[in-house]
Amino acid sequence: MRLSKSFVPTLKEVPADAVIPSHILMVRAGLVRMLSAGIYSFLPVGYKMIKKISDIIREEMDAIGGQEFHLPALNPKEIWEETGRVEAFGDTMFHIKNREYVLAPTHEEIMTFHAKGVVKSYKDLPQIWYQIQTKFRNEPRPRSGVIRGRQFLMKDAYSFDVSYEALDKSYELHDQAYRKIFDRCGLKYFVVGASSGAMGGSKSEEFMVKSDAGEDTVAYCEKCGYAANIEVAESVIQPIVRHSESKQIEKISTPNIKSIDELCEFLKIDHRETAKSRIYIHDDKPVLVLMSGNDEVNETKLERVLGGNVRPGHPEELKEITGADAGSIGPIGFKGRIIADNRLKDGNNLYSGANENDFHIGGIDLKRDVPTVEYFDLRTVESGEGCVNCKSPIDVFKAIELGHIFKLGTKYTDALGVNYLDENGKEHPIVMGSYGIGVERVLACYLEQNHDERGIIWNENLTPFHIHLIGLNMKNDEINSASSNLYNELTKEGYDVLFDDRLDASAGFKFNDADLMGIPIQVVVGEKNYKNGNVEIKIRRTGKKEVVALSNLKSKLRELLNHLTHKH
RNA sequence: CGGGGCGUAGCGUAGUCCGGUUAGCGCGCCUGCUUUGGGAGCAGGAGGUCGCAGGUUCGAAUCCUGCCGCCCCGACCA
Repeated sequence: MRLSKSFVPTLKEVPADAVIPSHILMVRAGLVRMLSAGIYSFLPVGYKMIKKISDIIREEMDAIGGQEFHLPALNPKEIWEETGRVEAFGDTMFHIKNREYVLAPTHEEIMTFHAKGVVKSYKDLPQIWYQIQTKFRNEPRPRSGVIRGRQFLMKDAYSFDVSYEALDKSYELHDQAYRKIFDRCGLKYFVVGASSGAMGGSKSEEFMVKSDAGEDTVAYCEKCGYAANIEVAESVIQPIVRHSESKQIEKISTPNIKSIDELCEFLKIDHRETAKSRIYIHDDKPVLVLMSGNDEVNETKLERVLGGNVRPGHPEELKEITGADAGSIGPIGFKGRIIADNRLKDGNNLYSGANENDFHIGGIDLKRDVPTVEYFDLRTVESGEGCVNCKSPIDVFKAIELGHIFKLGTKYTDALGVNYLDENGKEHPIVMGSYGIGVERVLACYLEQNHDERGIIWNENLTPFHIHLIGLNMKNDEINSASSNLYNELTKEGYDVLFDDRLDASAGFKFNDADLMGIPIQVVVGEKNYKNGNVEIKIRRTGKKEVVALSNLKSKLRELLNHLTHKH
């Protein structure tokens, strides 16, 4: 491709709207342009990337027996009403104004619809159906470039099986296929076991990439691979010690002391000697939650423990409930249910609020003074704590969800009445699995992991071109014809070459654009080297430059690009 | 939806607090000449409903009101 005739609008400066590296690079390297919040146009080079990633996904899906569909984005609302998902999606689903259609946010219903009455016999099963298409979701807040958009490309696959045992096999196939896909894309990822929530499935796994731009927080153990969403993650921590002798309760004046840190500073005590109180409202009744020091309440765990509706108490209602404002609340004298984190179990000589502003109470013995207290795992794990599997320090960080596989069961086949007949002529609902990959997220995650201060660094599998050929001074006839000839020859060899043949662009301009675009190998034809029969090769990832005789160029390129031109 | 920030030429921005020439600068773009190994130089030029709509004022990019758009944090995210 000749750059002089191509639409690759690179930018020297960082666009004002972009914040995270992948977003900045996509815009700067001319891959995408925003049309509206969460809605992006892919420009020719960017679209080429999408096709590369899609092809990798396609190959691995086909390898496990997947069959590709092309499905409508415009769906009759009726079919979504049958599964109750118009209501479930709520405002997240786009509705068409002048006809009873919706824009598909995913495709379980449509795939299931097509299975109905056609896949009728156990002999027809299993099936794996997939598609790589645009989905629409009315996200309240699109963000981070293409990572959360209102319109996005998703590969979604659905498996149809005779039983849960058979589903296990389809699930396993996808698990393996996903690992191959992400490996081939060169991503550093990890797998988190997750609950599949309202999808009604049993087992599910998320494929995640560590990133500050992520929307999930996970705990991960580098050593043994333990990974869990922060909402459910557990860790090994030191419980507080129970002293052999319990002190007496004493009320202490603590003017203007609100936080645990201030309290520790004021009384010259350790965090672990304090019990922090949080008030939650559970089904209209206040519950006091005690945590050790600055440990954070994990509200997901709390909800699981309590059941029903749980919300934090509003600051205004605290005084009425406890007699004090936040910062001075404690278990002594609290009328209502008191629960505490396991870490505090049977603690004594503890300091907590006095339920009177500007006072705390010391010498609290939970066994003696708070006999009704119940203990649960209520805390949010933190970096550095012990892995529950191997005791190594775990890491807590944000991550982007790239893909999700889960065992769906019969939710949709039940709702839509999609059954098959077994060997005995008996009817059963087909058992489904559902498997998604965010295609743009693969691209974004790759960029998050593979860039430097100069720009993108493509790997061999994803790069939009094999070689970036740069003719330095195209107004020099000799360079012009030499680089043009080289372009034709390399193209004939089967290489996909991006040829910077721009007449006016200066050398530095071309070098910087090349580094920004990140094609793995740059071949530079300039006067200095060419008059000695040489060109220069630069490896983008390492920055290493080498002068090569023109006569050796092809063999050198073969050597460098051997593994990526296996198709030729 | 709550909180914060921003909106001035294709891109990045100054000016806004404290109203007052023809709205400035850098990059990019067009023409010509020179230049070509790390975002060239000189000369000339084009390009603006200052997000939109009202209002205050002799006068509004600037002050007031409403709306729209974009970004960030939070809520939400089968």
